[in-house]
Amino acid sequence: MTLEPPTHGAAGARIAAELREAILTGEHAPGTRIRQEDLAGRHGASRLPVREALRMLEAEGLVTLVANTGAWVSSLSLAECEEMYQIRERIEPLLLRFNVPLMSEADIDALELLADAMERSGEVEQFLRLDREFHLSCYTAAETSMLGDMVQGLWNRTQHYRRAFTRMFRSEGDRSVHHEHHLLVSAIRRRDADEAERVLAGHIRRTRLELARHPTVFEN
Amino acid sequence: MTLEPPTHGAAGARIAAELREAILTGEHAPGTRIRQEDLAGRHGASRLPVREALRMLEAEGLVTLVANTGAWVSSLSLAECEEMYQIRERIEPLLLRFNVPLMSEADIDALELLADAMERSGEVEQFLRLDREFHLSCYTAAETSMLGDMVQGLWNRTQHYRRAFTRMFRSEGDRSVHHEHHLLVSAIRRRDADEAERVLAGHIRRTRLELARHPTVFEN
DNA sequence: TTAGCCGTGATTGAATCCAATCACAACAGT
DNA sequence: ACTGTTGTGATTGGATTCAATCACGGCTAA
Repeated sequence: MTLEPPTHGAAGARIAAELREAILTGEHAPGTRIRQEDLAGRHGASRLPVREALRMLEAEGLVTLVANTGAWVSSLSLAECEEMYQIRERIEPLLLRFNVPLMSEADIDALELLADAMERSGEVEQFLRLDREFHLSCYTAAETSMLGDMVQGLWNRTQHYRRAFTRMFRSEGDRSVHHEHHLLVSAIRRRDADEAERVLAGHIRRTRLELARHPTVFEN
Repeated sequence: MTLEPPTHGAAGARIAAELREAILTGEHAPGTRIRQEDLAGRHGASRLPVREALRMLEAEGLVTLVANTGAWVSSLSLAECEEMYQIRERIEPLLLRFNVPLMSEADIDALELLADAMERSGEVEQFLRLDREFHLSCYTAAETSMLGDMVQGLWNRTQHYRRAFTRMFRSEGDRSVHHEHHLLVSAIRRRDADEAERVLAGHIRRTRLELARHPTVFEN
């Protein structure tokens, strides 16, 4: 009969979730200092659960902690970001392979709708949101124990730079992204895991090379 | 003039390191309950840094925390372990590729000595130690920002089951492991990254299939 | 003018104390 | 005999408090 969800034992996780969201939406840019007392005050808690939240986000790579000094929103160099894309290029196809036989036709229809919506999206934030949802929706059918979390973590860590790149350099004329998305949906619909893997790996690879061509995204 | 290394700000990390070691050596088996006060007393600290240490190990996957209930050494099911091996199969070859052009001849000589020593090792713990050192030594030349840590984390999480498998089923007559190790050294020496990737992926894959053939390792 | 030094303030790290939660066992009812 | 319930003890979660550390300013001296 406890209508109140037990707020005991989840304070750290709740604070972590809100801070994570603030970082992903761009509210807190990389390099921003995070003061423990600020967070504590903002959430009406003490500094102790705040430190737990910071530990969690540090483990996710979103926050960088320095002993006796403080916490900052993590920054990435171009080299680090390329490394993450190369990891994605290897493991996302594997995760996709797990999903291909498990997705329902309705799942695939929804995927195709997302790909269509992206083609019509003019605004940056909407584009980013749809792109993220499209790709992560390719991975929700398989119940993996850690691969799904790993992939989502890689998306989270690179989120800010994807936004910066899109804002600065996205050319409306570039159709190949949408083309690849539709190729991917088509391969999934045919349940052709090998082809789906190839298309996805190529898609990520092309994105990485495109990003590497614009190192100014990572300056400061 | 501080001869004392600043013990401030590192208590959690130190406790985490010792607990990690205790888990990896098999001193604490999966499923073992970890009481915060025990750890605190054993390390002469309060429960607060212990909780930080547990958070760190939880992030590494070595410890499982349940709110308001306690902490246990993480267990793996066969399916989870297979998933980790499949991830390793994809990302370790990538990490190896980064290393192949950077390893010195001396590095490669040391690697070959390790492979030789493994062939002569009769005792399980020594075999495990040499095997771990052999593989991780393939990855120390490249300074990656996170790929190296990911791989090490996967080795750590599966360490206990590698030990259990080796204890129960290792047949002295199986030469293919050593054969593959020497093939790997040879490919590295020729700086043939493609071949090295292939050999390593096959090696991990073969190990996974072998493991899947003995599900009793994961019972209890 | 500039480089090095030192003191102060701000911020984090850790210990103790109290409250909330859960596991377990004894008990009562069927 | 078995199942559902309730109470107690053990254990974890969080707040407050104090100690250690670091960043940053002004100051002195070359």
